[in-house]
Amino acid sequence: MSVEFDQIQLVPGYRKVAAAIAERILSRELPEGERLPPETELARQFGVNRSTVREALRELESGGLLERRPGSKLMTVSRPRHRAIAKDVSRALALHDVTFFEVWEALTQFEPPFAEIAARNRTAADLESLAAACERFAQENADTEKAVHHAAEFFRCVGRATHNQVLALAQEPLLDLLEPSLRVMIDKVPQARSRIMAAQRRILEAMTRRDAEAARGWMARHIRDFRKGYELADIALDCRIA
Amino acid sequence: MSVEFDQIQLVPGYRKVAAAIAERILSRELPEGERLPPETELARQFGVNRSTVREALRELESGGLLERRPGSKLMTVSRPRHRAIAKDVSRALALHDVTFFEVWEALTQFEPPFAEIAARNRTAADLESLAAACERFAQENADTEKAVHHAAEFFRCVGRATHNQVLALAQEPLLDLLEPSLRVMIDKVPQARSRIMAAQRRILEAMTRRDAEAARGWMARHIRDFRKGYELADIALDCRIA
DNA sequence: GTAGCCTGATTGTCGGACAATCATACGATC
DNA sequence: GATCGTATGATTGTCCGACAATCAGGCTAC
Repeated sequence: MSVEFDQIQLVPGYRKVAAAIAERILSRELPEGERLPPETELARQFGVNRSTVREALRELESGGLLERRPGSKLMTVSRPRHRAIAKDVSRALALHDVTFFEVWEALTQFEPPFAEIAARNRTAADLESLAAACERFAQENADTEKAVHHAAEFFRCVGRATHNQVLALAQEPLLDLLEPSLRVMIDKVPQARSRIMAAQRRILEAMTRRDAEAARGWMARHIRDFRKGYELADIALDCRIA
Repeated sequence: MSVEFDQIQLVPGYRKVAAAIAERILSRELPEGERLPPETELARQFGVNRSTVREALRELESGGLLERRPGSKLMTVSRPRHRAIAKDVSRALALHDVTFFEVWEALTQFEPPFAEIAARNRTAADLESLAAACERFAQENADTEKAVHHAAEFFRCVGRATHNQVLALAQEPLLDLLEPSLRVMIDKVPQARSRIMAAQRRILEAMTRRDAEAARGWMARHIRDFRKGYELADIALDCRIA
């Protein structure tokens, strides 16, 4: 018979401190906006050195649970910003050698339903920001950098218009990856800009009429266009992004 | 005329050091598995104190870019693990007061297409792990905790079977939120367990036959069942999860 | 070949230190 | 009265030096 022991794991102090503070935040004992005590005070309470507290704070800070309000010294509890979280996700995907195809396939699956839901749930304000994004792409698309950014921004507006945080957040990393994907393609396909513009207008129009079916359909074509773009630009879909 | 100045921002040293190391990793100059120099050496190279380096390392560590191989002191470059990233995302969503409805709606949009793609791309190995997950749920569903975990695990297998990292990673945070959602419902609905079991079997069977259409359809019913569960358990869909 | 021991390297933690910045209150000036 | 300048204390960012615990590798004895 074999005697087995569980692996004993020594958790360093800075991690325990971070976990203790994180738990208080997650349980909402420390509400958003609450100011954290100064480092010396935290060190006293936890019975550790200030250096240890500081290492813990860096961990929480990079996780978005703490932030420093501009022009303030004390840390305040914060809800992780969607953009910051999305950056981590897209960074992780990039390091995992995600391919053009994977991103395109995900867009194919996500965006048409998003457009459908957005068409149903959009408010007047959403419509305005969509129209504004559409307009910006039409105006400033000469510069490659601005063009890809505005193209992604249009999707972001659609995501917000779904009024579903889960959907909006799930979309963000995709858009982070869409930008570099589009960057290498858009200038090689002369008609790309006008196709994007046309698609945005159609989608916007469908949203205005709250025509969910049409919004979905035009979005599906919009995404299919991207794939055609890669083929025209002669970019292999199975090579990794950036 | 108004003279305007750009906001001048003082970036603390630990953040600069973290950014410098992160850039090297992102550019793949430091490949995965590469061992980072010891802290004293890094301090010497950057011309800062070891404490400053340590704060930077904590930041990178919590972002998943660095990790310590078990039983080793030196940090090694690592690709952020999907699970770790997903934890951050679901934590963020929880803090943003995400509701049952939002999670359910996202599942409704994501899972049926995932099942369809998985049915097409699944390998024999995927099929095995799906069958195993199915079996585990059937065997160990008396304990609430195990039941919800195994239910989520089945979805995870479907996600992996798509062979698309973007889809698999996008699904993870959803499953983190599915668990607490299911936890409060499953014991209030007597038929929940048998319904889940039946759905899993149908989906598994469709995958075995590579019948994408059927896989999608059964998955759609599976998700619809969840909603019915909430209604039967008398849980308001617009209240936030845990 | 394995177990034990030694040595150097490295991390985790500590204590103390100081300049720069922020918050606040108090006067001085217009 | 409003604005400015200054003084004061609190807080962070950074540094230095220190030490125990742990890890890696080599050496020895059996």
